[in-house]
Amino acid sequence: MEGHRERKKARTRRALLEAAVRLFAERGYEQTTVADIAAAADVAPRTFFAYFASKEDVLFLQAGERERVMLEAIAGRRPGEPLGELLSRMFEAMVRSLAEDDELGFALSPLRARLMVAEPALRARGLTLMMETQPRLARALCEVYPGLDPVSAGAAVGSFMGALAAAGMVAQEQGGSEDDVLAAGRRGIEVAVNGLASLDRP
Amino acid sequence: MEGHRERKKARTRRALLEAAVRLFAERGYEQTTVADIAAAADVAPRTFFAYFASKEDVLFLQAGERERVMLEAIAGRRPGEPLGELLSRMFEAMVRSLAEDDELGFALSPLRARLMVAEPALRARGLTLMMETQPRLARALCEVYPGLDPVSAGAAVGSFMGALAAAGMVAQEQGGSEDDVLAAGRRGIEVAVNGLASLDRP
DNA sequence: CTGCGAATTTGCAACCTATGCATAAAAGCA
DNA sequence: TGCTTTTATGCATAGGTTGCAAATTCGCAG
Repeated sequence: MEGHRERKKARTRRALLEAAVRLFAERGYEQTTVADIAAAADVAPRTFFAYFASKEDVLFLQAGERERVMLEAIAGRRPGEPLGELLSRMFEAMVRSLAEDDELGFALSPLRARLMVAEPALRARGLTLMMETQPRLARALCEVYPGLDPVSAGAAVGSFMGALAAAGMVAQEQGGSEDDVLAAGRRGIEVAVNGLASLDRP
Repeated sequence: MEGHRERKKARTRRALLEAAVRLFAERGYEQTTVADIAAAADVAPRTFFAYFASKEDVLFLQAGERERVMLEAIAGRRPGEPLGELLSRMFEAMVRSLAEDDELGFALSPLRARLMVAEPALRARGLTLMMETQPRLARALCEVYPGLDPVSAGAAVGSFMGALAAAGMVAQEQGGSEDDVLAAGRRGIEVAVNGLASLDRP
């Protein structure tokens, strides 16, 4: 928070962010154009792209941070810690960080979750980000679990993320609260860790 | 294959398809515009959209058919068949159908696989299609496995698909052959069925 | 306070995908 | 040949995105 310049820049960024989030929440994602956002933030449309790489990016700001947290969790594997426990710890760390670094007073995560079930474009973006993180997580896993081959590591991460995302989506679609979605995510992890075979004998 | 009309329509469609696939393979997906494809097929750009809903759709023609095959496999659950076995059967049925109904002499699947690791837009499309299929597969699972709750069913499908996709991607990125990718997919299924916990004790 | 250099903002043009609408071209049929 | 139904095309438009250059603003030194 240095000079006037930085402050003004931060203010512009925040104005764009708030305008976008508000408009997305009010009219939906597709119904909001970049021009609308810029107008609401009182800047030229072109300026929007000086702050955000794309319209979608506004909703996925913390993606990098989340990946960092996950990689950190993996790197911090405790001696002899089973894979399932490590990944569960990773998930909880991610949830915690998600609650913290919400750049806005109003949380971005619930809105994103809501919009992701409604707007295909956003679902696609979220899935893409997830998919792009997976190889890096898998590589990190290979490092702390010597003897784990790359394909199995990839499968592990994919299974974990897939179960997590799918279970969360079901809960979200059933109109569950934020806590319901979280609980569903944990259940998804359980299924992935214990294996689908475990579902045959409840 | 009736009159002149149907034949000509089929020829136009095929011309567009072949042009698109050829150009995608030659220059890449992003570098090929719809106008290019239309020009190569010797029709007006506008005509492309009379045959395909979008540029991406050219590469995902069999998506509907694949889902049908998977739903069929689930519906054909044998008495007492464990979940893991059913899903493995489902996967094999899908692979078989994929090899059959390739609309072209040159297979679409390998190209799609190759492009999906290279072009984010296509990865997103593939993931979206997969994600949209999941709830229907989960619902089908619930029907043949009474006692399976929706969230667990969703988790099961997500875990399965996630592991499959991620493992396949790893193999694809490592420059594996089509068979390598297939083998990796099977390995992914194994991991999902037995659970991540099983990776701790090899 | 003045002016210079750097960062920021903006306008403009362009490209691409996609859609709606109206019209032209073609094919089937009487 | 003429009429009807498809099919193909052209035109206009919307919206996201980028490159480029001009204009504006800011920070700082003189």
